Amino acid sequence: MSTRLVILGFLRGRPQYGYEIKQMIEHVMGDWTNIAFGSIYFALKKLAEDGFLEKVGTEQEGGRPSRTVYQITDAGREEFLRLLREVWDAVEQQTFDFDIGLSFMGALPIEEVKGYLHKRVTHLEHVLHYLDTHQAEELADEHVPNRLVSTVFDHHRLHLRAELDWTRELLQNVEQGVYDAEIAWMQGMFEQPGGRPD
Amino acid sequence: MSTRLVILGFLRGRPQYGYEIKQMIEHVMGDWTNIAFGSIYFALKKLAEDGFLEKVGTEQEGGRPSRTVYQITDAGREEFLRLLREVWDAVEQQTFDFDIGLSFMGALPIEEVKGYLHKRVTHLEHVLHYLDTHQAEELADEHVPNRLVSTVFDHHRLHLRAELDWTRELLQNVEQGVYDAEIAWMQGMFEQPGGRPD
DNA sequence: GCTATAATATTCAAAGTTGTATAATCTACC
DNA sequence: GGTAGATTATACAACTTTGAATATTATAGC
Repeated sequence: MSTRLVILGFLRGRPQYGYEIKQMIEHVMGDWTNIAFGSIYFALKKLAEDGFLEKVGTEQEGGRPSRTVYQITDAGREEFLRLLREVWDAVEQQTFDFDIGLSFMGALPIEEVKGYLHKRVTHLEHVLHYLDTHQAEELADEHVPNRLVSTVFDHHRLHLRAELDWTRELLQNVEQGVYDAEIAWMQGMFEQPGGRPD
Repeated sequence: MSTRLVILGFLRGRPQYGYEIKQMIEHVMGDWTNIAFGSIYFALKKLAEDGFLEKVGTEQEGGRPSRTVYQITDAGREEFLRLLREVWDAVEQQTFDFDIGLSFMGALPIEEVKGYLHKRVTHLEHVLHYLDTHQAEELADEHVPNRLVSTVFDHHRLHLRAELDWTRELLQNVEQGVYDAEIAWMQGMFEQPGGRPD
C-alpha cells in the first residue's frame, strides 16, 4: 500500500504524470524505498479507477512521448489521510528472509556458511560507513527537509547496527561449533529421503 | 522467493501436500515469516511446472477433501541449494514503511502524531516483553532446533530494541518541536493546491 | 442427537510487483 | 554531422501475493 500512499502524497501538491512521480521518489526517498517504477503506472490507473485521482489531460513536450497528467480528488485526499493514519497506527511486524536461510543452515558446508557470514559482516560495516559519509552529502540538498532525512538515516543506522551485532555473534557461535549438534539433527530429518524421526 | 525456498526445503525430507506444508510453516516459522497460504498452492504448481517438483498422486483420508502430494526432484534439490545460497550471499537492504509515513508527518495534527508515537513505544515494549516470556515456551518444544530458534529470537529482539530506541528519540524530538520548521515548510510545499517553491 | 465452531484441503479472482520492451529525443564527443 | 549512450515516457506480460469462497468432516457443548 505504500505505493498508493506516496503517489497520493505527492499529488496533493499539484497534478503530475508518472515519470515525474518516479523522479520525485528517486530524488527524495531513493535510498530507503523500493517502489519499482512499473508499480507507479499500475497504481495511477487503479487510483483513478477508484476515484481517488482523475486524468487532467495529456501533455507533450516537443516530440517526446506524451504524458498523462493526474490530479488528486477530494476522495483522494481523504484516502491519503486514511492510508497515512494506517501506517502511523500499525506497528509493522517485520520479517527477515535471512532467518529462513538460517534455519536451513545444515544444508550448506559449514565453511561456506562461515564465508557468507564474514562477507555479511564486512558488507554491513561498509554500509554503515557509507551511510555516515553519504548523509553529509544528502543533507547539503536544501530542497529536502534535513531533520527528517537525518531521522530516517538514524533509523537505518540503528537497524544496521543491530544486524551487524547479531551477525557477529552468529559468526562467533558458528565458529565455536554451537550449532553442530542441531545441524546433525536436521540433516537426519531432511537429507535422507524418507527419514522422519517422529 | 522465500516461499519457494521454504517449500523446497521442507520437501527435501519427504513428499508432502499443500496443507501439510502450510502447517509445517505455521508450526516451525509461524512467528517470523509471512507466507500467505494461497502462495503455497501457487508455488507448488509453479515449481512442478518448472520441473523442480512432481505430483506423486492424490490421497484422500475418509471423506475429506482429496490432497495432491508433491515430491522433490533432483533439479529441485539443486534449485533449493541455489536459492539458499542466494539468501546467504545477498545482504538484503531493508526498507521501512514507517519512514514514508514519517516523511508525510506534516499532514497530520501534531497531537495525533504524538499519540501514535506513544502507542508505538508502548507496543514495542510490550512485544519485547512478550518475546522473553514466549521464547521459553517455544523452546520447550523438542521437535524444533533450540539453538537456532534462540538465534532467530535474538535477531528479532535486537531489531525491536533498535526500533524502540529510535522511536523514543523520535517522540522526544517531536515533543521538543524539533520538526516544527520543517512541517511548516512541507505544508507550504504540498498542502496549498498549486504552490511549489522552486 | 442437534447445532455451532473449528479443522481439513484447495481453488480462484483480484490486486500488486517486476523488469523488459518500445520509441522518440537529447547530449557528448570525436 | 554522425553516432553511442543517456534521458524521457509508458505499456505490458509474467510472476507473485492475498484473502475470500467452497465443501466436507471432526469436535464440543447443551
